[in-house]
Amino acid sequence: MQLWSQYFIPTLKESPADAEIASHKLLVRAGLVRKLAGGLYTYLPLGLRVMRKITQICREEIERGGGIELEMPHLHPVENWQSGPRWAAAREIMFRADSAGDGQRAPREPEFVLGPTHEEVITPLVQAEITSYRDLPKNFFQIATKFRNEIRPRYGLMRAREFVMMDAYSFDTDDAHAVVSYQKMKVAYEAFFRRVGAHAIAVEADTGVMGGSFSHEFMVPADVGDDDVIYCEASGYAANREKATSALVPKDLADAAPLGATEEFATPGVGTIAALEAAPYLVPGDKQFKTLVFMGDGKPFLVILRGHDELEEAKLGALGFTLFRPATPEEIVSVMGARPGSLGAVRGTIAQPGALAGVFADYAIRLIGNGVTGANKDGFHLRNVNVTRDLQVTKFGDFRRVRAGEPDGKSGQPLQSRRGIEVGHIFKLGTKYSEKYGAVYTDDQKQSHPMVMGCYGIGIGRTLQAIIEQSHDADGIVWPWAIAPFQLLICVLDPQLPEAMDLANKLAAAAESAGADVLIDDRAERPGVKFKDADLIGLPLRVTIGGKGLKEGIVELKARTSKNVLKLPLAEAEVQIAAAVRAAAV
RNA sequence: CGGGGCGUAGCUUAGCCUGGUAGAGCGCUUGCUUCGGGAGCAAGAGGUCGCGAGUUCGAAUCUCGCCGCCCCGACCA
Repeated sequence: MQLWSQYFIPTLKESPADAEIASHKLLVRAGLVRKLAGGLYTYLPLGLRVMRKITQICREEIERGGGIELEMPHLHPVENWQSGPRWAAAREIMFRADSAGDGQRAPREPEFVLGPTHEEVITPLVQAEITSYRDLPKNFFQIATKFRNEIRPRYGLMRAREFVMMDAYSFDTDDAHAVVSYQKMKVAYEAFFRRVGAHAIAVEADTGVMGGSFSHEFMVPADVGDDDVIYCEASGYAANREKATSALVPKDLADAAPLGATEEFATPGVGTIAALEAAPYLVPGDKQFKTLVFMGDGKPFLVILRGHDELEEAKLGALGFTLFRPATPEEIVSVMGARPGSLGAVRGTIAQPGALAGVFADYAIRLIGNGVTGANKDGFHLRNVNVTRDLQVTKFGDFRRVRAGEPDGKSGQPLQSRRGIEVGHIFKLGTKYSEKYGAVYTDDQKQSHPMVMGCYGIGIGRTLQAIIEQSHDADGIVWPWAIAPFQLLICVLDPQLPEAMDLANKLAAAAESAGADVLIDDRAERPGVKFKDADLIGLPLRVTIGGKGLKEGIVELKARTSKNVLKLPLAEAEVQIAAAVRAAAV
């Protein structure tokens, strides 16, 4: 039981200027967090209570799914990362932790980084400690602070530089067992999100820098989310847009015939898809080949798409480059012989075809017959270009971004899209890390094999904020019971009356023994202030004790989600409140 | 990192264009009245106008540099 007057809940009438979205405003206004700097927040007492409750539920569910809790250092020797498989890709988001020096001499060389995640620590640990199939499977997890130098922290806890994450790492003897571990975590995640009151859905996801073989993201649908979820209600398909596919393009379609003779034509000053669509050329965008030049690990490669299709850069990850980026105009001219706007992949027109690491074409270009593409000569294009006959394609793949409205692969129904907040991610990693760090075990035939890994993350703070985002109204937060900082607010309108406070204490004791955390608002504030604050901090149940009610012999009970006020006779108040607590707690 | 915007009291902000005594609301302190949905009146405290240079008799205001923050893009739990 806490007395508001003795506690610390600094509520605000107005939202801070830097808060943009509802959940961020409410986090600050309800006195849950305060900002130290961009992406760095202090959890105030109320916020900390919520974090602890979410953390505890997370711990229980991950343990139920086979997880074993441990805790690793936040400071990592940089060598752990340098010897790992993704140092080049990950270093950009990592904070270095070098000595601040004495202000006189140059600081010592940096030796540590602040951990953005822990594959680079757990895998060497397991490598050293586990050598036998008898000790597998194992799934280690921790709930700890992570550090990432986000390119752009924003929206309060949603994308912070320092944040609390549950991270788990599974180690199995083979692929089939790794899938079992993965499924157990998926079940644990579903239980966790259900218990904390977050309506999260599992969607297929891109593996990104993690480099796993498959993965799911857990998304809370919200307009302020950073991700697009593509889904089909009829088939149940759901995927992050980065990964989503549609049935737009049959994968075995041959060239659309009949083939015309390829010819060059002058297009002075025309350098865009739109310009070729306009008069006098009148070439529809879906009859054009769009040729993009990228640099992958230092070598140029081409990506060909239909004119109207957009490249989904995440899908280029499948090509196996460690690092890739769009080529600069200078690089493009030296490889292709022309500037962007006149590029194409027709055999014999590329200036330095031998320099290319590959030409990767989206399946959808097979829908084009007698199309148009750049001639690799500034101001010229080619018409009657056909895929198989004319283009120098190394490999076809799915590289285009799916749009809502395209047919779903299973049901054929139009795909829909929705914004979502990514609150959790599970990856089946494979042996990428175990091979690199030598995490191998010996099987019952005395054979040595790399362990098959999975890794799993839940953003605790992000989950907290996502719940506020999907559970609030015009007056404030509406906490789900399981994670509310307190579950019952006893609002004492006349705390100067000893009988009012005596009653409050009695009711608090009854509610606590029924399983509620109780906050008593004993502040010498006006009723209006107390009610506004009560709605703002959003505890699920509120009991109001007023001088007026005491004369009538009643107290009032109200749920945050309802407008109805229940008048309880004093004689029944303890029993009824305890019953309400038990009813809400299930 | 690219593009845009903003830094004035604990919070929200006016003033800046057109240089001349730094203002308001909320919050805070004291008193009186009030007291079931962010009270009224009165009196008060609280500001290196982000930092540093420059222009000027004089800079919150104009110029330059730096720092911080916010929004849009790439990244992510």
